[in-house]
Amino acid sequence: MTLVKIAPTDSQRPTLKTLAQETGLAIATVSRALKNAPDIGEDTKRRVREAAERLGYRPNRAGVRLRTGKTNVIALVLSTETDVMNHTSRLIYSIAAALRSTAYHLVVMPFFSDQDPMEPVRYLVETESADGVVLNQTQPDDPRIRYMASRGFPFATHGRTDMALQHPYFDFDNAAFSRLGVRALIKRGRKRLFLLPPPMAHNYARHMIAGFTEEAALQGLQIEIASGIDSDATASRIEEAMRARFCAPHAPDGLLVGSTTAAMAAVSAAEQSGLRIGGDFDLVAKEAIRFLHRFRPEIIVVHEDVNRAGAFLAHALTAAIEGRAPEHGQFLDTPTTTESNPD
Amino acid sequence: MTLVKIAPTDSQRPTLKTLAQETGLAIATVSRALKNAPDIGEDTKRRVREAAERLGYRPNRAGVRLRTGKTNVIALVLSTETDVMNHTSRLIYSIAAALRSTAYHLVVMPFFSDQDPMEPVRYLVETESADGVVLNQTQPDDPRIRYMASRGFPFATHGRTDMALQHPYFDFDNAAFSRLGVRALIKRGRKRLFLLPPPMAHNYARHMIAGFTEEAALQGLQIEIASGIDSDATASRIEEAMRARFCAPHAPDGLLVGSTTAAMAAVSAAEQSGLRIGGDFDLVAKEAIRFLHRFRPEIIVVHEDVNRAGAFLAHALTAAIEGRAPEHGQFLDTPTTTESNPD
DNA sequence: GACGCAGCCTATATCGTTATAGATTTTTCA
DNA sequence: TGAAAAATCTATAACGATATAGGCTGCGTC
Repeated sequence: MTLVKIAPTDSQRPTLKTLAQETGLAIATVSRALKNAPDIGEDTKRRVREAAERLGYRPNRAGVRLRTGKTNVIALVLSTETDVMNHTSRLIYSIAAALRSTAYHLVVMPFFSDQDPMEPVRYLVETESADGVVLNQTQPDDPRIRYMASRGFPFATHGRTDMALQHPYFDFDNAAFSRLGVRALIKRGRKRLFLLPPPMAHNYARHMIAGFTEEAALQGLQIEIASGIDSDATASRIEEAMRARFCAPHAPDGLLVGSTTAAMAAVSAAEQSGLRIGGDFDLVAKEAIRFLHRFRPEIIVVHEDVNRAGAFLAHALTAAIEGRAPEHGQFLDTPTTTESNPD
Repeated sequence: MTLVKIAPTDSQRPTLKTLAQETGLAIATVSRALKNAPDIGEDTKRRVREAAERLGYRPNRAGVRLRTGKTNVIALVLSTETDVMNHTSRLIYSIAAALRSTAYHLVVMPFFSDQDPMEPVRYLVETESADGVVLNQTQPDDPRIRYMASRGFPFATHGRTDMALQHPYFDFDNAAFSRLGVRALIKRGRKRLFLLPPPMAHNYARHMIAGFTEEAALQGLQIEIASGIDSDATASRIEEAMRARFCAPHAPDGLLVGSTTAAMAAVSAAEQSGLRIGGDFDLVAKEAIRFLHRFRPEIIVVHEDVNRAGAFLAHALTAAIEGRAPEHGQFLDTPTTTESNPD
């Protein structure tokens, strides 16, 4: 087969030199005019801008980057290995969408469980391959964040930490989610509540657990928190674990789970054990997409808007990079309603 | 003789200049040594490589890009607006994963329905912001592909076209999917087959329809193809359309759909109409993730491996960029088995 | 011993941009 | 009127890499 080859670089893409020739000015003048420098005359600026417009001038990113160090790149560092249908794709998409009208490109850097989580971050900082980084799945004490902060490298995170550091973040209020869920379950008369939490390494797992235990204590309820399994495990592992739990004594009648996959697996397990949702038990699930209602309309759903997170993080990070004070540097998205079909 | 030097101001990352000072060679020599040029002595090369290794030298991407035009970027142009849980995130992820061990970064460029599909492609080619592009959702006659081919710009596509052009692609054999599905439905005694196809603008919709009609004709069956609705529509719109169809005369008893969302919506609609899957009708669905079996185990699933597509496209494209002949430039992934629980 | 010829290395220009210092013109004002 | 002060603009040198042309050895050959 014939291979597609790189085109000979005889492209007529205009540079500052082209504009200089066109306007009869020096390259430096053209550069400064486009930057709206104070020591360039108004009509010169107009003339230059007009020529730039007419020729479709776009600054060469490599030139800018080499000279100034500015990459015009935002890097998104993701651990997407376990992701099936939750946050990841929405986050990528919403960040890229928010960057569409800016000069920034989005670079996606996945990292893998066989790898030091520091590696991508270190690479980005050391090689100065990005102007800023977005991280997700923050840990209570996160070495990646510690590193970037110590290097003064701009970043924003999806999720908070317990570290005493001020940086842009967007977090879903998982404690509020738990409280909301517990109250919804209580309203349906559920008494034996059960939480399937995210992996404890992630900070938001602690928030979810805290909200769960607090609210249950307030209502004087006994609770149980799954151990040895988390909501990021594979569906079949969750199914197995939940089946075992349902068959054991004092099976729970009110479930709280943090992901779509976990919800599906839990319902499967329950039904295999002869339990009916809405009858024998109820389930509250958090999901980033709107899916579970189509699976079992009886599921009580709390929606997490990841699109909003991406847009927020993109804005906050670019603001931080450019030294603009972001309107709101940090945001806690507190859910207030559950979505469920009335019975 | 040579003194062991302390790395000068270790905050600065090493450049060719650093290596030149370190080895006592000229910058050009260092550059050529690292490129393994034939006119550099063996022990000089060794000395340079050792110094590069020791100081952790990594070429500055901006410098390379400015001088050579090589960006070391692969751009993925995506229309992800309708995507909820199908290909997109897997594609991003698998391409990024395959590029991990290379010098390439993955840049994600989404595009929107309010936008000319040519815009991102034109931007990339004109500004030379990438060494190659991956496209998905190919059309039978795709102007984006025509454009890139005419400019000699390297690209690879997820999906084929009907154009007489040789370029790297990975495609799922949707005609084979249809044939497989039709046979599975016939085996279950279904007689009134119904296809909910993808949008006709996408080339693979035609393959799916062709396989469907061919196999049905071979078996002497009557068929029906949904019109006015496609499998990329929102779940609620699909649900509505299918509900209407189920209530009308001669309701189908064998369904073939091309996406997870469509399958869920179709089952919902059927059940709302009092029809039971496995009893009153059967459903064959194609999905990129393994989800539907947890929804309704009765669904007959054909799995499409998007991870494989991403890995393939990444390899084929980098090979094309670098002028290496790819082992296999084009690949048609033909499904051979359905996944269903035995009844 | 001069010539040619590998073999190995270096000097220089260049990609497109911007920071800096300096050059030129115009204006201001004593 | 002339000198200082603005107001504009330009020349130059980088940023880090590589392509190109050329320079310096030392060796073999006649």
